[in-house]
Amino acid sequence: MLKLTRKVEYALIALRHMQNKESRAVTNTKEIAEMYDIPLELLAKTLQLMARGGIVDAVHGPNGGYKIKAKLENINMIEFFEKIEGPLGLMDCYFDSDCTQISACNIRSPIQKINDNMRNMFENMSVDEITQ
Amino acid sequence: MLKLTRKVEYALIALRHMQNKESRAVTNTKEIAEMYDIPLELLAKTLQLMARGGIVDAVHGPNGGYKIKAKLENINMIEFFEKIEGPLGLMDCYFDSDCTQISACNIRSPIQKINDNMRNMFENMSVDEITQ
DNA sequence: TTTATACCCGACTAAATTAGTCTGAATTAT
DNA sequence: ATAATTCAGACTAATTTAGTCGGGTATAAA
Ligand code: FES
Ligand code: FES
Repeated sequence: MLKLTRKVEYALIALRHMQNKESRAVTNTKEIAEMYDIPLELLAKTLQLMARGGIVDAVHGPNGGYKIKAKLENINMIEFFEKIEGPLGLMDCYFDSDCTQISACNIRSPIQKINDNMRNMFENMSVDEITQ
Repeated sequence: MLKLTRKVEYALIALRHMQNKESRAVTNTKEIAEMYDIPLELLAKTLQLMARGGIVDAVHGPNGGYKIKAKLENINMIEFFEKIEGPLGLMDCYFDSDCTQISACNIRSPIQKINDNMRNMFENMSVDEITQ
């Protein structure tokens, strides 16, 4: 409960790794997978998600790889999490309206408040704070 | 990712329900299960966890049930979560030292910082804030 | 223009976690 | 005694997360 997924961890590791290189440099998946002992295919998927999300740029072909595209200080953690894992909420009822409990639930609004607090906390934190 | 479990939700629902009664009153599992449409056995287990954790008192026998024991304003959400679900952390490496990544991980300390932030947030929030 | 390298994508399987069930006991008011 | 209730733990089912596989596309360089 309340844990980050591996995909998120792998994404952060990859970003931090790339951030320590000069901005022109391109890093391929294999390099990161080996260095941090991450399953190659899974890391690949994670990098692809970041590419789709505009966080990194993909360079195809030999000597290809990825490089950081976005300004990491402008991406907050909620955006980041949601790009990788999809909608985020403490309870399903936050984004999925057909949670069974919903009709009888007596704690819905306090839970929403906590949820907002949590989102706020992560929104006020940039990816850069973690990777730099 | 970053979701509460049903057991936690059920526990909060039960507490809020009991809090709306006079302090002498005893509430049995069935009453709550029916009112909020919660699987009886699962709610039973949850209430047992709260009894073990000293949050509620159990009254055995016919007309038995539970009543709130602890001062809910003195129990913070981390204590509460951990009584019901066990140790809590954003990543396993927070409480379980043999996470494989740990040796190579380049984001360990920033992740710990976020984890502390999250714990702080929940520690500064009492159960009472949700159930009252 | 061929080849090898690297990204792309979705379907698939495996593992772990969470949710829920069942069975049988212990406690106690009536 | 009996019935109502909590207690305990093993069990199964469902869901989510983690990881794998196969077959593509793009492109640099020989
Ligand atoms: S239904 Fe969303 S908190 Fe209960
Ligand atoms: S090993 Fe704990 S954050 Fe990477």
